[in-house]
Amino acid sequence: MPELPEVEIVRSMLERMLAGRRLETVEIRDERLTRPFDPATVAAELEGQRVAAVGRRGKYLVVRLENGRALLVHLRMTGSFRRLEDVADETAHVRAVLTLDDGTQVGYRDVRRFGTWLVVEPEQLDDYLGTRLGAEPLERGFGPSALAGRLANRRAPIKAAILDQRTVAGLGNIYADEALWRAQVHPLRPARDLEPDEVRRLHRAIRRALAIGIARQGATLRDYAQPDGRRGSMQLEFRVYGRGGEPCTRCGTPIEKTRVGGRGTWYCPNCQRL
DNA sequence: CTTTTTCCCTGGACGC
DNA sequence: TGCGTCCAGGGAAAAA
Repeated sequence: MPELPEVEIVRSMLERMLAGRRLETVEIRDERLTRPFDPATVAAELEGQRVAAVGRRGKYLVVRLENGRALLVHLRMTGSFRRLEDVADETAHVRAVLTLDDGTQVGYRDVRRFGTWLVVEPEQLDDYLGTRLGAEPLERGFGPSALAGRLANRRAPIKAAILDQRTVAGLGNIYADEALWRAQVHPLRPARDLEPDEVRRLHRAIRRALAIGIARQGATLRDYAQPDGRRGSMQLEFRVYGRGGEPCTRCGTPIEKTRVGGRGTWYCPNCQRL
């Protein structure tokens, strides 16, 4: 399930494949991909355009075209890009295919079909992302006081609060659990009850967990892989996610599993007190 | 305004 | 072997 680190790895590889290239043909095979817009219209908007750069904002990929428009891709649960010649045996669930002017073909796969492709006008881009996303956690604008401000007066569990993309952009279920463990904050603590020192630890922990994820090329569980098919290794670094019953690496207490906001949630009952 | 719930979608795991 | 059930979960939308 791609979160900020996984999307960042995809971004860097997609940038290498697409930047400066012209999209010769764009074949959209699944009409759900561009909902609520017509796939043929979206394909026509992309075909013939040259890619200026590939950026990222939160978990969105921003494929910037030279004409100023941008293709916003959200991978949701199982979306992935693959250079087709690298993975000839993985052609199932290909929902779209880009053919570039250098002859390469880039496939977009998505088993569960939650992912979305949206073309936005230049003047729409900042508004679209700005209304949905808070600060970029690895940039300067995200400091401890910025996080504190977003948590003030919120009685929701801290885990639900940091999964809210307007609090901070890019955390998903895995990195939320990992960050809370690193900060030694219980996932069910009401957000507004965190002490200033806890907010500082959480701020640091969020950045640390995400940075390690990027350094490990993301986590590969079921579906995520890099565009060349290689797998990340962050799953080997998990402290709590998916480790129910295993000893905490800090204190040895068995990791427990619960549910927060409908999401599976792992934590150390000794290191993370309510 | 905030918070919670429902829905979308597929395949893998599991029980019988 | 096959069938039913549960689970994974990001975000939009509706409900509370």
